[in-house]
Amino acid sequence: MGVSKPPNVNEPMCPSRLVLEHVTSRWGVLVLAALLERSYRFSELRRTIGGVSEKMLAQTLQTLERDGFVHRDAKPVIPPRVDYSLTALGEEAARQVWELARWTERRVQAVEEARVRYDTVREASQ
Amino acid sequence: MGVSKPPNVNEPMCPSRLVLEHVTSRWGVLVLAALLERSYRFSELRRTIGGVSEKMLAQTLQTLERDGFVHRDAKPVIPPRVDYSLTALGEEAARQVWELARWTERRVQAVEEARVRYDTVREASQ
DNA sequence: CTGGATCCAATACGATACTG
DNA sequence: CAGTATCGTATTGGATCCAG
Repeated sequence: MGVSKPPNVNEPMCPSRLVLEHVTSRWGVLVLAALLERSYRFSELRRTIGGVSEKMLAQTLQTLERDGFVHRDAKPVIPPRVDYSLTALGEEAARQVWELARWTERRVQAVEEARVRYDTVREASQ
Repeated sequence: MGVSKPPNVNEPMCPSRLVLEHVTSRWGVLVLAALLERSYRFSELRRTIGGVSEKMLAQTLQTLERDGFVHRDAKPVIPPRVDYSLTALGEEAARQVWELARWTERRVQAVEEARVRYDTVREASQ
């Protein structure tokens, strides 16, 4: 197999595992993928992603901002306007998760077929 | 930017979002990355990953097996011996998450520096 | 050894109401 | 508009015990 050593994320709570969990988190993936296309305002991003609550979006954005993936640009105007965009680091991460998201879309049918096989086999034997 | 359209995982509960959540789940990522290196037995995998409970490992493996990513080979011997390995589909997924894991490791220091900056700025202003 | 079953704690999440 | 605060629920995850 053409791979070298597996990453040593395999220690209980090493820092990189934490980072990995942030970028692969339920909403983290979707935020990064969306921001790869362009920058978004808060509500705009919320509508684009769909199904995310204000609370979780805010929380996700804060985590990603703290990790240095997302840049938050709050303009001092009324009504408030805040733009979110990717940093250089964030763009690297986003490209990875975006590839993963694309791959998932391409293969989702194969997965569904696998599930049918799995379920029918199990169902038959009980 | 060199990207086309973002994946339409951006609908509340589309099937591909589900699949994405499985492969990016906390333990899913680590299981796939580990199995990319070679096949593992249950306890062996548990030790290798570290910090995962029996319950969660079993659950993760079942999900990945149902999705067609993992092949489960239960040998009818006593004591029981079960080997887990990747299917072709699983290997594709594993390569993606493995790249992500590697990237995370390479960049973990940049993230930690970003966090320090974020925290010191916030701390100074309150 | 491989897991299923059960119980319990932590926390992820969503809905709503509220503020600058 | 862009969040924060609070609450209640749902899900996740771990520990333990048990069976084949």
